[in-house]
Amino acid sequence: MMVVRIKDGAEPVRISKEQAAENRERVVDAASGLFRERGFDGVAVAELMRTAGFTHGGFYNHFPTKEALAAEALSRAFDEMAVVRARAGDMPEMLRGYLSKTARRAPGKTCPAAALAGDVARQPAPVREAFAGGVEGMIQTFADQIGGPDARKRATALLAQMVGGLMLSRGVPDDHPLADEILKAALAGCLAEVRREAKRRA
Amino acid sequence: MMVVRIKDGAEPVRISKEQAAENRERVVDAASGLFRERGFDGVAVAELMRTAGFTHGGFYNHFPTKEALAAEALSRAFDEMAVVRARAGDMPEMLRGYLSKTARRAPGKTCPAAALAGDVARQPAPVREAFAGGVEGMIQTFADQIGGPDARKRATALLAQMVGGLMLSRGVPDDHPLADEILKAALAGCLAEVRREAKRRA
DNA sequence: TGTACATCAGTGAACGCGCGTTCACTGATGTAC
DNA sequence: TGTACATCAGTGAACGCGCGTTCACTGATGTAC
Repeated sequence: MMVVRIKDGAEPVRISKEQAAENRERVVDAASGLFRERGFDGVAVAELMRTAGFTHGGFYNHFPTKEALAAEALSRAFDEMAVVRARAGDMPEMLRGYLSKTARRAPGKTCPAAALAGDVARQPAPVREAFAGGVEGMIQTFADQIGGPDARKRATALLAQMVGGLMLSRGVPDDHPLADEILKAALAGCLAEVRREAKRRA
Repeated sequence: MMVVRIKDGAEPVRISKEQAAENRERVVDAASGLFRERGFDGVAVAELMRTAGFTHGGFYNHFPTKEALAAEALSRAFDEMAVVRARAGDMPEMLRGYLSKTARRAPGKTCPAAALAGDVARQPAPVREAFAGGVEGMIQTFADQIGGPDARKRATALLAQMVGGLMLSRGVPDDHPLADEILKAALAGCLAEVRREAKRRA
């Protein structure tokens, strides 16, 4: 990520095609984080563009509508998660990170399924399709890790418990006892499931 | 629920104190369903009042802000669920209803935790406290049904899997294979957990 | 290789719309005497 | 029990604001010759 357009003067600047493509990426990246933090309707187009380093008017040179960006930013967020998952170690380690206080406090940098599942259900088709694609990817990754018969079914049930645990914990006030209690209980449930499967394999 | 103010004329009507209190309940009830269907920001005050049978101006005779109604409507929604849960039979039957296609299609009439967890995380304190109260109630009810040591922890993990399963299924497009697959996998996971516990007790 | 010009990414003002909230008003309720 | 009047739930117009989107404009890019 190379920032080129540092300018505080007023005159408009002009930029090459590659620069324009890179600028577009900056907008999608900004949206990927901001949408997870505040929801699709919680971030204005002007703020997205400002965060990426631009003024709002240029938005429609890159995207036909805000909704189109929402779909693309959601896919981008799932892609970022895939990278993180690839770097993670085994399943228990991944689960401990997913259902952690740190993750609870950082929706903009963690799982888009947990951050946006509620919003997505009320969004138009393109956004929901992007969501389905991301969820499918997560299920496949987990199923590969789990292995054995029913791997896909178990992976899906596991994902439900992860997402539900994180979302419930985030809904409760930050200082409420339930905030931690839910994370711990969901983590215990997920770890037990993973452990049962490992035992079955041995 | 008795509708009294049927009128299509234009003259203002006047009403007793009991009538006013009953009208207030009508607004909370309407909000309880509409917020679950479309989210807090997806329903305008004017629409809430229209659904309850009034014009928007009177709203502030009953509630200081829209946010105050949100908190109250959320509590009301959890109360309605408690009634439904009390009518339900054993845990497996409850789970089959919770993670059903019917429930998936009726967010306005089913679990507020699943319908609003995403929204609530971005709402101010009063709404989140109402959410915590409702979730606490669900956990206690399930823990009573489950029984044994760790009942509360198991109930919490179970709730996470229920809520996550329903929310993920709702995020995916209606006709996508994942919509059903997620419901089935989450249900299987929940039923297995409940079955394990029953076996342990025997 | 050099020149002329169409393109198009980015700017910032402006548009129309829907929203939460306010307000002057109405007239039956319900209380003070 | 009857009368006078303050209260207050509901009405509908109006407010100010923020939003998504549009538009005329700028000037370097990059292409046609």
